[in-house]
Amino acid sequence: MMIDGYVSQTGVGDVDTVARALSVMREASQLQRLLDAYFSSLNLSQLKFHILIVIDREPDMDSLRQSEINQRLDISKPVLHRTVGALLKDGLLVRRDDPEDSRAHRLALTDEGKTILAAILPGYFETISVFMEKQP
Amino acid sequence: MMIDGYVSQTGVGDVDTVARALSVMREASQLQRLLDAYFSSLNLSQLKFHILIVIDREPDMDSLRQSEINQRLDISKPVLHRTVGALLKDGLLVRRDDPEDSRAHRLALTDEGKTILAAILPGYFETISVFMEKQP
DNA sequence: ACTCAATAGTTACCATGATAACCAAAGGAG
DNA sequence: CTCCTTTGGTTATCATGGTAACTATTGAGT
Repeated sequence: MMIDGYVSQTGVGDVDTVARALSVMREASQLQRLLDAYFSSLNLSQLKFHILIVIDREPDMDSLRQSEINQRLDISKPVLHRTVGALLKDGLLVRRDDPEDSRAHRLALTDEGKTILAAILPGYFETISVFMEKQP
Repeated sequence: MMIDGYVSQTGVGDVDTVARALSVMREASQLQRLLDAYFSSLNLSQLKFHILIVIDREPDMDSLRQSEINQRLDISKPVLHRTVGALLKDGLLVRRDDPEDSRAHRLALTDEGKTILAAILPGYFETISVFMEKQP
């Protein structure tokens, strides 16, 4: 890339390391786009998918609080709030009051949510696998 | 990650490949955040930085059309338009009419733009180098 | 019991990416 | 020259990320 020429000028860091970092970022953003395209073709997004996954994968529980999802997903509270709202509206999640904390709610997958999650997974891994095969 | 368990269920792709892809995406997004933080502390952004770089690095010319920047940067026209507007407002770029095409304009770095670009580069490579050293 | 910090969730607003649709100028085909 | 497509740029609108600031409840310390 055109940036490499700068490294020697600045004297900071090592050209190959910086080039590798830029390459990793480029590769990752390409895959991100492929996945975004896959999800948006199904009226979903990566975040919606991760929310469904993290609830589905929870051992011993079939529901999580918003705050628990927050801890697992590294996303801000407002974004999670908004996205959970969309999933509720689309009928993939249900929300019940938490019996132990009147501030909180518990979020669980609906049958439709489970069905859609199961239907999405093969294409998700397929997309990743196909992309990775093309990489050097 | 919690996703790995799904791969064997779906039978698509190879666990290690998918895990590696997820790891690359995670690593890249962490570095992206570091760079975003670095740039925003200087009232810049990665895109603004790339725009300055791509003009500065142009051989034989000290200015580019918006459309030429577009070809080099893989960004949508409206986003480029908006961001170039911010750089003009901040005095890092100047815009002149293109003598060969009355629809177009030529964008060039101001002295301040050149100064800021030079001041930013060491921290940019430093940020990348430090991050990469921490990676396994 | 009372006070106060921490936590769960929400709202308002900003940043930065995209698409669709548009105008004006350029440029080729006839 | 005229028509029509392409190109350069702009506007409007949406999607998805963030922070700051707010309410309401919980819970710990006195």
